[in-house]
Amino acid sequence: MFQALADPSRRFMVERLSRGPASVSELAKPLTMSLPAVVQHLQVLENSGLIRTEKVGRVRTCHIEWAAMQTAEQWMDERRKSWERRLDRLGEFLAEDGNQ
Amino acid sequence: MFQALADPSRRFMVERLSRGPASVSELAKPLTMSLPAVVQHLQVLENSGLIRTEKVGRVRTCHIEWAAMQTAEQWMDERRKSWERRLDRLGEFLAEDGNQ
DNA sequence: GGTTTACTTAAGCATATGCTTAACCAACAA
DNA sequence: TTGTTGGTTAAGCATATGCTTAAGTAAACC
Repeated sequence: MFQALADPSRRFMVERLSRGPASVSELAKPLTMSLPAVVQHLQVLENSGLIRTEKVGRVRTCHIEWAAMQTAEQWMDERRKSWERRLDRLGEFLAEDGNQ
Repeated sequence: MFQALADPSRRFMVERLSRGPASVSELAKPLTMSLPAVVQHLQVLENSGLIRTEKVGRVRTCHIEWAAMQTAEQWMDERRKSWERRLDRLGEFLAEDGNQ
């Protein structure tokens, strides 16, 4: 998941998709790479669970899967919480008599 | 930055560091890899801005740099916001007369 | 039926990544 | 001063990643 977001082109696609669904070629248009390259990126994003795609006729439409995005946010949130707990304990310690 | 968080060992180190500072060998202990490998991971984390390290005597102490962590959180937050704006517009559209 | 359009599959390739081992150095400790 | 500890540097290597081109397939269009 972080792996999937590690690539700039893939983040660019996610940015585009966060403004609404898009087809493969729509996603490819602003990029300078070949279409197969775009599809490979989309596969990485799909395997990571960050997007979902659906083929109707001959066009494949992609949308963001927010559940996965939240997982990443959650991970960082937990790091922050455990950091804050630490600061709290430190504060309590410093507030105790004789620890100044 | 996402790149730096993409590796499980590096996330493990960040998890450890979110509970407080640690030396290189303290970080290495729970891992199965060699010490140079650990140092290489730390360099990636430091270059990404996610951690800061400081050498005193012969021990290097590492701590998390929260500003960088927030940058990643912010990015995801903005994606979510632009998604919510979209849903709002969609809601408004559906609420208009004749769009049902 | 023939052609364009929208992908898909497969193969190959250059560079990046995540390790390893083998030396090395510098701060303590005995 | 000799060893030990904590880390560093360098080189090499296997696999992963991010592309490419070339050749499909299959739905729409004329």
